[in-house]
Amino acid sequence: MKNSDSDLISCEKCFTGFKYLNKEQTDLLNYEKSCSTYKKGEIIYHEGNKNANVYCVNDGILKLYKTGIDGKEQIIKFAKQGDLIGFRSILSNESSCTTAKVIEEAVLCSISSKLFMQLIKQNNNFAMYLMQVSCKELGNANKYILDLAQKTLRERVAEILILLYETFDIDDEKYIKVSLTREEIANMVGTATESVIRQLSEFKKEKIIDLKGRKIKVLNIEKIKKISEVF
Amino acid sequence: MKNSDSDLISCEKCFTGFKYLNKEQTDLLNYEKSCSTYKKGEIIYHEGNKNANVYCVNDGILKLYKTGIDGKEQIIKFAKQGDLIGFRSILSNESSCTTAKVIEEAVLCSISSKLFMQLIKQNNNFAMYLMQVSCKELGNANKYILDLAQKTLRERVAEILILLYETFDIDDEKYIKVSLTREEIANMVGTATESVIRQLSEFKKEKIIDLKGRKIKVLNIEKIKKISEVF
DNA sequence: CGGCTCCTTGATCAAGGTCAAGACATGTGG
DNA sequence: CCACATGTCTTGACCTTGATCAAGGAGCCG
Repeated sequence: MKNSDSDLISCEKCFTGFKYLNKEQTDLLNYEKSCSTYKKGEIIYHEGNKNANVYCVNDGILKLYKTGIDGKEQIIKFAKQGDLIGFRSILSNESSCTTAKVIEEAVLCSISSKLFMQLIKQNNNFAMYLMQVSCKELGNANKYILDLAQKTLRERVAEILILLYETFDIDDEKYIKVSLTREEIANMVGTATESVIRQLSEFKKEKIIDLKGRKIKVLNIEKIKKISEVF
Repeated sequence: MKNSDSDLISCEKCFTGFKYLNKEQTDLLNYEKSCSTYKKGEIIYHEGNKNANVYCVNDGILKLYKTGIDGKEQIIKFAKQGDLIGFRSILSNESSCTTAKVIEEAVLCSISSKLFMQLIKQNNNFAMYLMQVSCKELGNANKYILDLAQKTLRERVAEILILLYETFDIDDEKYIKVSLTREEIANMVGTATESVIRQLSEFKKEKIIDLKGRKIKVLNIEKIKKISEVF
């Protein structure tokens, strides 16, 4: 973690919800927050710990995961520019239910839970927006429960490809701009690494995707959507 | 659905969060809400529809589920006295992500989304409490994602037995006070009906539980916890 | 070059899903 | 009161999906 000059980074890019803050609150936020760069592999907070801060993501990519059997990670979601992380446990007054780890060098601004709570209590629109964010996440989680319980491996891999495609940009050659190990993909799908590899190879054989090392190019998004939408 | 006299039912029992309302707000709520009795099998709201109301549960039991492949239900949670249902979609401004169905004759009070939102905007403590409720639910959902992805059938059935044991009271003979079909249990665990039956029989053989028709008695809660806690 | 880590493929196996049949309970109409 | 229908529960047999194990390949770095 490298400290940089807080004043240089504006948090408007970090978390969309900050647009609801008034001038005075924005100034306070910019004065109090502290922004830093985090290297790949750094852990921002640990599952089971009480969070002292929330973090908004100015740049980079993080994975939020829970640790299960034999340390196997279950990735719950990714965070990228515009996302706020670490707020769930503060709002519910519990310890954190996930670990946040950097997978692509990230610039994060940390905001103390005290200031965060103060802003919520002062500003109703900000609070309402946060409510919306957490309820949307709850909806996504419920959807994922159904998927895990009822969909086949093939359908779930397709689902995750769509998620990646819609979450991350594509580069000049149309490859999805995120570099995940096969194991990480397996930890999203909820399966074994080998199974993901086999399924990706199959999709490649079917000309639905193209693979170049870790980079994935979606060739036929319609077909992938059809595979994943079995209900 | 049978209308009853609204004034006779106080919503303090229905949803714990209403204790944060002041006198004036409580009066308004009692004046505007409408309470009714719903028979087993009645549907309160449907997945995919926009909710016009939230409901607090004064009595009875409901299941909230998503519908998947071939109409197979995935039960997301139960609602009983003290729970508020239908608020997620209103707060996130989406359509409902679950269907709510009565499984034991229920008394519900319906509150218009307009009034509900008004109370939230007026009353910060009430809003904060709701935020807490939705963030706790998000934590539970994340936990269930891990369970589904990594635990075996045996572990998940044990998990659900604990949930039932802790959610519902027990009767004089110590049987859990809820009557679920084997299919409904399977729809919580995320498996086939036959698999749940086999696992329950096995637990019975191991003297961990006792079965009398649909009624389940927990004989050894410690052992069940041990089975479910593999991490 | 040797030693990493990650990726890929093949072979094998077991967990649990599916199908089929019968048991049991409950309700209905004759 | 019986005959029948309906719905749920249970068990056995079988089969598929995907997990596990093992081995080799590719890429990268000190």
